Amino acid sequence: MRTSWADSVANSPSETAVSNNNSVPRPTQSTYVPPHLRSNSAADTPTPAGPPTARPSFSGNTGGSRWGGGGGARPESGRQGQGNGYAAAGRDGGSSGRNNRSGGWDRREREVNPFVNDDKVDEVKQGFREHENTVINFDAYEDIPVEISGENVPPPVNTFAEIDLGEMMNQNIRRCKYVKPTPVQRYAIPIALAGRDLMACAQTGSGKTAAFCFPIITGIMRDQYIQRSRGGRTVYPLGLILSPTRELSCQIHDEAKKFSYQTGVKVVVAYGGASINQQLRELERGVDILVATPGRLVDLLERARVSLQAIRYLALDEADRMLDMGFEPQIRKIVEQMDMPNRGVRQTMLFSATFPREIQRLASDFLSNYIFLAVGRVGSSTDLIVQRVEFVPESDKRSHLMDLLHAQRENGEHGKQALTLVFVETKKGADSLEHWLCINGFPSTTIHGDRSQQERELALRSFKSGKTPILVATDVAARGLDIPHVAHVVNFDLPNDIDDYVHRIGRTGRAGKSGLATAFFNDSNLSLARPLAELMHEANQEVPQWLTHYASRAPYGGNKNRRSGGRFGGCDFRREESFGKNLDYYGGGNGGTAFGVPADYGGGYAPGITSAWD
DNA sequence: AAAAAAT
Repeated sequence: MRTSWADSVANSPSETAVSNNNSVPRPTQSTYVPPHLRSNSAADTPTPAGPPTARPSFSGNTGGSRWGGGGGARPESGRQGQGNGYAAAGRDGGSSGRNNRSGGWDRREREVNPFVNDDKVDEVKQGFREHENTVINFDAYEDIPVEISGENVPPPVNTFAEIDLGEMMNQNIRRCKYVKPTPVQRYAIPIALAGRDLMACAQTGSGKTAAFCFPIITGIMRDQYIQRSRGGRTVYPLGLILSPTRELSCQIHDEAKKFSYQTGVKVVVAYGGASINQQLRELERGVDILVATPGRLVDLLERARVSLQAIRYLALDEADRMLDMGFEPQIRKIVEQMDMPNRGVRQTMLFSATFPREIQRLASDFLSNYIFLAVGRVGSSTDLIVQRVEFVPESDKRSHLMDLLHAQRENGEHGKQALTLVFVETKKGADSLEHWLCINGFPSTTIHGDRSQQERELALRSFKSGKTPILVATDVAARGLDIPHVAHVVNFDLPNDIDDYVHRIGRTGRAGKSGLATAFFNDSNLSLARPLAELMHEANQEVPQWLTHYASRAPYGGNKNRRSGGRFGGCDFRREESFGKNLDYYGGGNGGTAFGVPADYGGGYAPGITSAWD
């Protein structure tokens, strides 16, 4: 094995030594000011509200307003329409409109420094032995395979400096301690900044959130200011980010707050299970980017408290989940049947680690002349996660888990065990396993959809902090959640779909650390035998002989379509279809697609510096 | 069949 930045990161004692000079709270302006006017002293003199250069159609059903040129290319002329009275647009009736940074501080609007808690996080980190689950991971990015298809693909960048994200964004990138863009960021950010639609497959934990947030925030800052409607209490966000779970929406919101700190771009989150009134109040204070789960958003749309007329940027995280059977109708309603601008008018970006072909076909309804990007990551389902499969009959699962946990506890220092995430199939199963673990001396908690949102968030905090180092979860926790220090993922019950397995094990092995994934396999998982054996084989994992045996006898199954699990989360179905039927799910043949373009990633992280993982 | 997502 070679060595890489991941080692220097994990082994560095200086991680907390990075200076954090943003502890001074800075007040922000009292009334809502369009982003491009903020941090711009020239905006001091409000000019009378001029006619907006473009307006949404208030008939509400054309949905095709062309904002500032439309098509896809975003206008660069960001300074027009300065001070045209946005602040008077209906909110904060009490305070007079002050469209600039120098006037009108108001405590209520003070922007909380989103970085202050990072110090605490670092303290927690010290509690975990950083090196414990780190194995050598050499030059992890030297040979990242990349597939790109589409017309006129913008070239990738090697540094954040090459892309002009603006000084405020650059500061935030430094505050996040990112030095270099991750592979998916290197490719996706230029594509997004060029205004192109994008379907991006990138491994779990590869920095997808920043990949779509940076261009949206930058775009909103530089876009021509367009006056939004004053229709009652309705708000008109410019960017919309949808995700399949409440916790993931929260996480994206937290990240986006950091990226947008002091840029003037306001990010608000809305999701179910929490007070809608509080969310409404947040929205009324102004929103540029709305992060939401589908159910709550539909509610807000039906109450006419949110309108999508002004949306220019739409991002779907975990896009394949968002378009599967459970979610598709809601997503279609939001994207196609409300007042969102049409594809081609807005810019649409879909991100996921997995992209089944069927879902790609559905997704193409939402996209216009899009670029398909698949960036493999050394890690996740490949090198960084050690995958084990054990044959465990249903009745032995609990005692088998207990054996694993005891062994793990003995290996730990000071009785402190690394975090273990246990996936089960059902909500009831989660509760009962958690209870059983607790009474057997393993402090555990559980997260699933039958728990209140308060309980869910408490469980997550308690797990992250190490207070209950075991979390029993349903698939609600399978996707996207970034929980540092998860050393072990146990598939107590295996999922029926190999893509779900990929997402679940992706909860470990994050940010360059290694991880262990153990699966309990038995006769009820036969349909998964074949895709699982193949996935493990492709990831250079040891495949037990009995599994190979099952795989050779089992029919195809465990996946909505056989190629989705492919090497790097999938190929562009547009290319695949041009090859005709291509059924070599196995054998790593790649169906003749253009994998293997070296990403030419320089590595070279300084000790104590992390990259822009998501 | 289950999970998630609005009240």
